[in-house]
Amino acid sequence: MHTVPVASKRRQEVITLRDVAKRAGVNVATASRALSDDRRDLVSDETASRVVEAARELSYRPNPIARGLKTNRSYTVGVLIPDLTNPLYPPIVRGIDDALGPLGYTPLVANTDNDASRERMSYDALRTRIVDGFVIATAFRRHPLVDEAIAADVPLVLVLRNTDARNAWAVCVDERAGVTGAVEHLHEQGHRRIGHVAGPQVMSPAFERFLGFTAAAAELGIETSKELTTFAEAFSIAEGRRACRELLERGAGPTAIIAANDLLALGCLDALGEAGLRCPQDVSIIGYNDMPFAERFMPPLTSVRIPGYELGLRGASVLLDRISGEDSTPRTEMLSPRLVVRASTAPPKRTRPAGRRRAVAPTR
Amino acid sequence: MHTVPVASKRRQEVITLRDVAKRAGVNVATASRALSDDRRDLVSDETASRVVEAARELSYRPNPIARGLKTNRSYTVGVLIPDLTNPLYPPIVRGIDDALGPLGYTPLVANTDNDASRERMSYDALRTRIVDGFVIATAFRRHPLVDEAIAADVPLVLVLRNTDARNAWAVCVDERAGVTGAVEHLHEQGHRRIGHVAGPQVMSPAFERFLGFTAAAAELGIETSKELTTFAEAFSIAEGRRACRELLERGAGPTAIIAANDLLALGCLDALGEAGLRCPQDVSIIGYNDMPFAERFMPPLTSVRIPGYELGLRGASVLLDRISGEDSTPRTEMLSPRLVVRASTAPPKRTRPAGRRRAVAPTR
DNA sequence: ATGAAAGCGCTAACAG
DNA sequence: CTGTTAGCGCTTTCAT
Repeated sequence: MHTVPVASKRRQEVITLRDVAKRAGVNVATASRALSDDRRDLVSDETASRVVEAARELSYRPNPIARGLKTNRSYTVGVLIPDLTNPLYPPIVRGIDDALGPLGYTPLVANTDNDASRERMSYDALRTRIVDGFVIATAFRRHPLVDEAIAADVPLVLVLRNTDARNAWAVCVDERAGVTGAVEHLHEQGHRRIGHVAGPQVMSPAFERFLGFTAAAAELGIETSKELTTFAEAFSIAEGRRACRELLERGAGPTAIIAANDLLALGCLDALGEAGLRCPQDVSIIGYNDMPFAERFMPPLTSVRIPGYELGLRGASVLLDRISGEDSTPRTEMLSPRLVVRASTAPPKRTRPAGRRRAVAPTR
Repeated sequence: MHTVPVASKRRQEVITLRDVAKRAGVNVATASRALSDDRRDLVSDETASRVVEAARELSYRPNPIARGLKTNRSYTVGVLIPDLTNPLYPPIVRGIDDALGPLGYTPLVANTDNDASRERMSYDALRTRIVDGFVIATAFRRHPLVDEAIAADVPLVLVLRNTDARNAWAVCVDERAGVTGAVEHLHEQGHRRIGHVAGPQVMSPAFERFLGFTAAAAELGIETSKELTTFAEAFSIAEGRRACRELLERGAGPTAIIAANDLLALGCLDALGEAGLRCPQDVSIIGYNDMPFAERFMPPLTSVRIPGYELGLRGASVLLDRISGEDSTPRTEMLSPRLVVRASTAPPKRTRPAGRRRAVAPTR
């Protein structure tokens, strides 16, 4: 005794355009026209409504696979995300989702793990599925895959990654403005010796933030000796801690530190604690990204907020423009970040907090 | 002067099976067989390797769209997620991803916003795209869409949601074990009056945790009067705060509280602070889910960790088994959570912390 | 073991 | 306006 094979069970339920056409008493081509948005006017109103009616009655669902085979369009777009478990990305994906859905597009999201070979595999798998384009949220400044895709004229938009490629489409964040805001905030509070725990310079945002820091400090006439910047080799708590420790050991005595990202900031907090320094009393800290629950940390973290959702929304929207050919000149959109002030920043004490230069007497 | 239309530009690059066949000097049918895993043996080794060689030389990529049209399979599975920005879900998606990828399946992830109509739309959109099955991570105990899909025999597996539906496939967490662990931990530390801030009972995990709490307390002979449980109407900080405030105002004087989720626990912390109580000195708190950075909160939160990644991994894997027909009897897998002890729990003081019953003298 | 031919469900080109 | 006729790229009979 055998059960009915699944295939045959499904088969009988599928309503095809042919069924609709038959019921409406027209040819499949006519039915196809009546049901399509941009070809409806090739059909008389009377027939069209009869077809639509028939489709409704049969609760017909067009098969996008078949359509795609013919039109070479799939109404899907590939989304390459370095790491979905990084709280930075879900809002971006959400934005992409929200921009795509209403227009009948479906995102195919792939985690690349920040790993070139995994990324390549995902990219190939998606191209093979005939996605109409890509939203790529990789942060690397040099990126062969992206270069190749751009050269091959694959419709794509870069998100969260500044680029100077002449023919790249991108939606990114004005990192320099973000850092400038952070530096100005500290400056207004009276800080004059501001350190920077920079991120890995192979990543576009890290690089931009470093440049921004240097520029902003110079602008405000703040000392920016090399002594005051250290580089983390990854956006991680451990690296933030290491880099901050290095910064403190140099004895340059920063009264505030801008970290290139919240995880680095968390690491800085750890390093400060180990050195017996308190935040914000001894040293102020500013993070970057304003990750969820930053307000719950010890102390609540001042951070530069990135408009993740809007980034995704705009990115997908730009891609759609490009795919539909409405817009054909490469463009880069720049969104503005915003400083969210919390308790990890405060005016500096009058004395030098860290090591050396104990010459100055404490003021009371 | 016109630029070349995109369509024609793409066209020329696409290598089709016909090209491979031509180059290998065989018929497309033969080429198709040679390239397919389960039909290769219908072809002589000699021809097969010639075809494979030709495919490699042309770097041929089969078009899954065309294949799907014929086979009525798409090698995609729909993934319904309530909210990707909730840190609970990314690991699950990641797990699903990792289980699917190696087998050539692609997940189509849709955010449902915990909203029935959005969910319906996503579901329809995905079915229409001929997904081979669904992984559904909704938490609601009653769920018409799921019932309908199960009735329609759509291959699906529920993840993170216990169910007693006879023919449902599911991978879920042993919530009762999780709560029991939490209660036992508190009991061992000497707590005897343990409160519970329960989650919305329409959600399966919230409901299970509540049942688990009652059962575990009874088992250990701990008082479980209704007085010691309050219900939050959502898994949010605000509701946790409200429910905890309510609990404290009753004056039952719990020395510890188990919250049905970390956000509720955070709300409890807030309510405690407002009431002038300290955690863990006056009242211990245990959360649930062990969300990222729970160790960074004030105080670092003791929490029950859910194996999100494994949940996704197993869920997708079970779905694949089911799709391929390898396994045809509905089954539910149960994964175990694990208590992560941090600083929000400590032995109770000897005195009653909250209001009433001041009769007992402080011991020193 | 291989080829020829017929579609999968749809859209596009061409007639009428 | 509408019907006829070809396919899109692939798999699957059915012959051979």
